[in-house]
Amino acid sequence: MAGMTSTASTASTAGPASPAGPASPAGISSASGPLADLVLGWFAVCGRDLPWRRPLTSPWAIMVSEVMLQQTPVSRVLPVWEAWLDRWPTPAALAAEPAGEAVRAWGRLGYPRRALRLHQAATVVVERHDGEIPQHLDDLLALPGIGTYTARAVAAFAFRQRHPVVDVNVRRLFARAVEGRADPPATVSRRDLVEIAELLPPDTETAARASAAFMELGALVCVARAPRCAACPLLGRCAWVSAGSPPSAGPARRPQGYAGTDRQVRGRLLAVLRDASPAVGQEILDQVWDDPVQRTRALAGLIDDGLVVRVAPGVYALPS
DNA sequence: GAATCGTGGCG
DNA sequence: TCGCCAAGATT
Repeated sequence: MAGMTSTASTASTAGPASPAGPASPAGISSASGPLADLVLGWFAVCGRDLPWRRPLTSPWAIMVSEVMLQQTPVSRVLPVWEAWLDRWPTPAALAAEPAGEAVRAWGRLGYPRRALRLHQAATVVVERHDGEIPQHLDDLLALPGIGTYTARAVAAFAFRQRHPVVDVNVRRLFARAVEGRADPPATVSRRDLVEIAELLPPDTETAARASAAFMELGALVCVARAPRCAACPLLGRCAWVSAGSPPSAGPARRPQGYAGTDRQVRGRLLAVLRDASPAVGQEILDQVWDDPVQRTRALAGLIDDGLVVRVAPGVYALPS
């Protein structure tokens, strides 16, 4: 049962029968078999050819992609990822440059603290792991900016280990297909993690690919807003569909908008600093926002985060 | 557990 | 037009 990975024709166990019974609450679908096979078969045909999924992609390149993809669409990551790795093909290459260069190269991906932490992570990798991305989950988790999702993603996708890789796509897919609920849980319970792990095939390489396949299905078909169930390989055994596709419990209230927030001011300030080198004067920064109180608070926040440094009275720059 | 932290595309 | 949404981490 190690090599059930062949791309085409996994329809053996697919059975059009679909006994229509998986609506039971604790429906822990058999064990580690059919569901993953169905998704793997779909993935082989419909999965995107993303560059970080290609063979021979380095663990560093995969880790960079995972960090960039946090809360950021693939289409926006692609060009930045290419340029980033062209410039810094290894952690040592990045660690050798000022952190500000990482922030600048980050461009408009958003959440620029990720760039700072990636630079910090590269430094740790050089100093404590001989320049190689560590393979153990605990070592990955210890890196700045690497949380539970990203650590497992790197372990699985770069080192082909068998770990449940649970992002929002997998949470949503699991909530619907297995639990019959429209919305993913806010957080992943220990038990959900175990159950998702049990869906993975035993073979580690196949398990790693299955994790990518789950995420892909959630990203392309089992999407949040208008799921394309007609194109889903799990249509015949989806608990949510079997239950009549009950609507979501309403949108989780949005904390706040973006316009007018400190976040927007920080974004504007940093945009000026990215495009200006090496430094800019106070009067330039003063033009990005009218309210001096909020502007000052935002700049102080950026400095506090280490994204900006004051190089002289009234003169600011990206960190070195 | 809730709040915070960017940005841009899309229905 | 505007709210929702996109491979989370940190505090």
